[in-house]
Amino acid sequence: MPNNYIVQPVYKALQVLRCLGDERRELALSEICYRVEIPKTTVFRYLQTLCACGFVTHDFDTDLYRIGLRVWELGQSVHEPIRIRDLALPEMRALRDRFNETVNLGILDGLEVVYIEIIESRRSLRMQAQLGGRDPIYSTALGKAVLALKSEDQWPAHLPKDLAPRTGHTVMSTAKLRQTLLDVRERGFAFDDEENEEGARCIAAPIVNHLGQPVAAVSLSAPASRMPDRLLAKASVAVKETAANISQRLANR
Amino acid sequence: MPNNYIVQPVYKALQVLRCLGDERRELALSEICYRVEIPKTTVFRYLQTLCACGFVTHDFDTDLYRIGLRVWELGQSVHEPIRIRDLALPEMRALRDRFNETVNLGILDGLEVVYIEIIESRRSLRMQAQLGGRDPIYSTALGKAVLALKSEDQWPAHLPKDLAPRTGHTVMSTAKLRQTLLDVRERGFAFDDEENEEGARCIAAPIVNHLGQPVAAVSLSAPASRMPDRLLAKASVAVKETAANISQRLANR
DNA sequence: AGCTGCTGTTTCACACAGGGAAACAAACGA
DNA sequence: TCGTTTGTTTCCCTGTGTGAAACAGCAGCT
Repeated sequence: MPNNYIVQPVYKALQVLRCLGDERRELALSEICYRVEIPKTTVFRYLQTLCACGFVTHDFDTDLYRIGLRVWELGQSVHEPIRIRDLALPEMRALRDRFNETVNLGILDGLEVVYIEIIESRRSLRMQAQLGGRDPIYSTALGKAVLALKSEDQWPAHLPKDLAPRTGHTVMSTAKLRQTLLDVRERGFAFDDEENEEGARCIAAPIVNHLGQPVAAVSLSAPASRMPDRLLAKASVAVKETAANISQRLANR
Repeated sequence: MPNNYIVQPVYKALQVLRCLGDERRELALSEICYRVEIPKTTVFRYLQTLCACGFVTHDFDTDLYRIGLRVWELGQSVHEPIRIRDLALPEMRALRDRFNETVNLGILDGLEVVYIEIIESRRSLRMQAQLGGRDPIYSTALGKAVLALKSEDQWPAHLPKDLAPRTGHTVMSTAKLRQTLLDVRERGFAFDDEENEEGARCIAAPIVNHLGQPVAAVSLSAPASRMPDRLLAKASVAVKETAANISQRLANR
């Protein structure tokens, strides 16, 4: 979708903002310039404007910039994550405690799945995604679990033209992916066999609202060595139960 | 600080974004135009740009716009709220359960205090601020508790030129406020006697980091009728304890 | 001190892109 | 069916965003 209604200053200023978010630390003007590749005069003006709106904070002593509280505040008004999170948390903890593996909660956004809650395994070797982080839908169990329950004509909108390989195991054929998604529907859970990250296996089940529409998914992800085939049956049942419980809670309101 | 480096398009686009956040629902193009008072052509372009960056989502069926996930995602990279919140939660719950009154966690941002966590009373008549909401520093217990522990030369930076009355009880004199803040330092807690909201009393104590610098505050807020003078002593000790416990946890890492 | 890199800030003139009126299209409701 | 309201597109003009360059302030060197 080549959009010719893009307002350059706005677009670039948002890039600056995003840059400040990606780096999880304060940045100097020149560092930002380097990253976004925009002349310092321009970046300077953007930062002044962003500061004026509270989207960025400027530390006068150190002359460093960082994301402002107003962004967090605005983020609180994004409905989806908040509501589901609260309901899902206890169920997710229970699942983590049962297997002592990392449990993720994710929702779809465009072509990607966003991690909106993560309950980490207590082991030292563990899967560890970043809260608010993103991964492709087609290479993750979370993504496939949600997508599978969407109507088939919506699938293309959530998939890129070309499926890029994340690992040697990533499914690259659209036809095969289609079949996988149909299988997910039947079995009620999705599987990621080192397709997104080498050495990581992941099982996910969809969470549905009271209309049966998929709104999110929970997943259990572990190093492949700790998730051998013989464990899959047991784990998939547990993940499905967790998802069903959350769906249940979601419906009761 | 009259800033002449404001980039108009950026500034206005952020207003549009903020407008979408303030209303906690999806908005149509024309509604946004009405609110921000910018011609529809312009708002249209801003929305297109915001969408292109994922800051806004456009529902093609209903033609409504709402805040995008990316904002929430960016908000997650604002450090302050996140870390303190997790540590404070259990302590806050305990305090709520003891008095069955609303417990707030807030930090300073410019001239205002921002609510970063709220544990609500279970009573039907209760104080209920909005997560991410804001109130003046000088009229709230939360604000005064944090400000008091900052060095005195920083106080003016957090106070407006003119103290506007929020209620009939709001402290209007800078001199009196100064004395109040000095008192807060001695007693270790701040009090809001219907100064921010008619009929609401509030007790707050500061949370400090390992260097003793104030980073946030917890407060217990209740209808004045349920917080008579004779309860103050007991409540203030409890709030101070809660704050101390959170400070303790904060130091242990 | 003086010099030399580095920051962030300010100035200035120019092109070009953002702005908004108006025209258009599409979806309603009467 | 026609009016009304919505979102989209076109178009021309002007005002403003832009970035080079000049400036200033600082730190680390020799």
